[in-house]
Amino acid sequence: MSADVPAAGDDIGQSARKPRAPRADAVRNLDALLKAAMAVFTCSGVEAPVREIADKAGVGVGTLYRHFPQRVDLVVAVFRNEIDACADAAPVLASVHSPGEALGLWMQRYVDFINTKRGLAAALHSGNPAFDPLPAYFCERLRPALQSLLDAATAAGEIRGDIDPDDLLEAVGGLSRSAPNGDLTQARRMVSLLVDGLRYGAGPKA
Amino acid sequence: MSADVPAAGDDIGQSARKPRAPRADAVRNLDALLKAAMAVFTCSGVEAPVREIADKAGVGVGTLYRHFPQRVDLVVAVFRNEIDACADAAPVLASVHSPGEALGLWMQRYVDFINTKRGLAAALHSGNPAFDPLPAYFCERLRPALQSLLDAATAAGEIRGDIDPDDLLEAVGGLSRSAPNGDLTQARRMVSLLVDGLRYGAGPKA
DNA sequence: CTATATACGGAACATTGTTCCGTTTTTGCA
DNA sequence: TGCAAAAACGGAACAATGTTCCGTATATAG
Repeated sequence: MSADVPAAGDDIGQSARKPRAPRADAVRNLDALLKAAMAVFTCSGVEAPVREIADKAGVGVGTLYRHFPQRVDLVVAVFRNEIDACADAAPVLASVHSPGEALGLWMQRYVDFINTKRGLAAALHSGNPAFDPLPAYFCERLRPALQSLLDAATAAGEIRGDIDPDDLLEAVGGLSRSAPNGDLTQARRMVSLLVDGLRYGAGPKA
Repeated sequence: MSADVPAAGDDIGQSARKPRAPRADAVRNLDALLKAAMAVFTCSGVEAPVREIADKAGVGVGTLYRHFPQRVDLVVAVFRNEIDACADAAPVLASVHSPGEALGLWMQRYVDFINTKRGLAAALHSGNPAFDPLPAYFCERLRPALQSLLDAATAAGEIRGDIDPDDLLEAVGGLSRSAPNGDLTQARRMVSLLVDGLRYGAGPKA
């Protein structure tokens, strides 16, 4: 309790109470693990053995467990990562497309996301409390992303303004899950239809 | 291919090509295993180790695997067993209660069933194809059971006649799942309400 | 009562998740 | 640059499972 930090006020700069910066190899390996896990989960499902992931990342299992004390931690990290990627796609699309196009494109991106996560969704309902915060994070990130696209499209008069982002996310989720096998094309068509529907009755500031 | 059965036409009686009746101890153990598995699954969840079940049944794991070549086979067997029990309750209730009462009582019985199977339902969506036939069996057994109760109540003029049994099963499932923890009382009240709703507009042969 | 098919039991094996610790690498400092 | 300490690494070893195997025990037919 007394020999916590050598002296007061000798921060590295980023944040308080950090005696040292993270090591370079640790950062490298963490990244490799996340990439490998993403690939393996996509290919072999979330039930894939940890050793397979460690091998693919080129590290030992000890290293994997140093970064992710439990197997589920890795699953959660990957899922958060992909939620982030999907959410971050929104501003990028908005910057290079018209508001209406950006909305449509992002919705298709979201279809991909949902479809890839078929297996993960099952894991979520496995009763493991480690997964509990994920749905909240899902909403927290994706809702604002979609909201901003909706706002922009509404402001541009391209869609109606009474759309609830949660409704849309839910609806697309339902549509994508309906596609029985990996046949995304149907889901894509339905979502296209849905987006077209948003344009019905469009006008400046309903 | 040629030395399949000693002679032709020497059936035991039950079915063809059965050179012998099942042994008594095998029947006993099968029963004990099902009972033990039901208890253990209810108490410790469907993830419970097979050894625990074998111990509780008083048999070795070898015996367990003789009757259920895979772990999932045991889970499926237990589930089918409980579906049967729930379906079979319908005619029993119908024989000792008025049609309307029997319907209400059976619905409550169904709430119990759904609630007990909370963990099993999660297992169903685990992607294991061994579970695939279960939902079909679920409908195949429960729909006619409920249909017969509905028919009787309709014929007696106690409820309206335009009720789809699948809708009801689905609705009760949803209501029961809504109950967050093991608090059945809320689900029970909602289902009671639902059954009362069936009585609205009741009359002889809508 | 005996022979035989059948079933039993549990040790042994395979596949995981997880821990442990000796070794290696990076980093801060002189 | 060279060095010592801290941090991270690797993978063998452990634990908890599902599954297989086979010698032994038992029920049944005749």
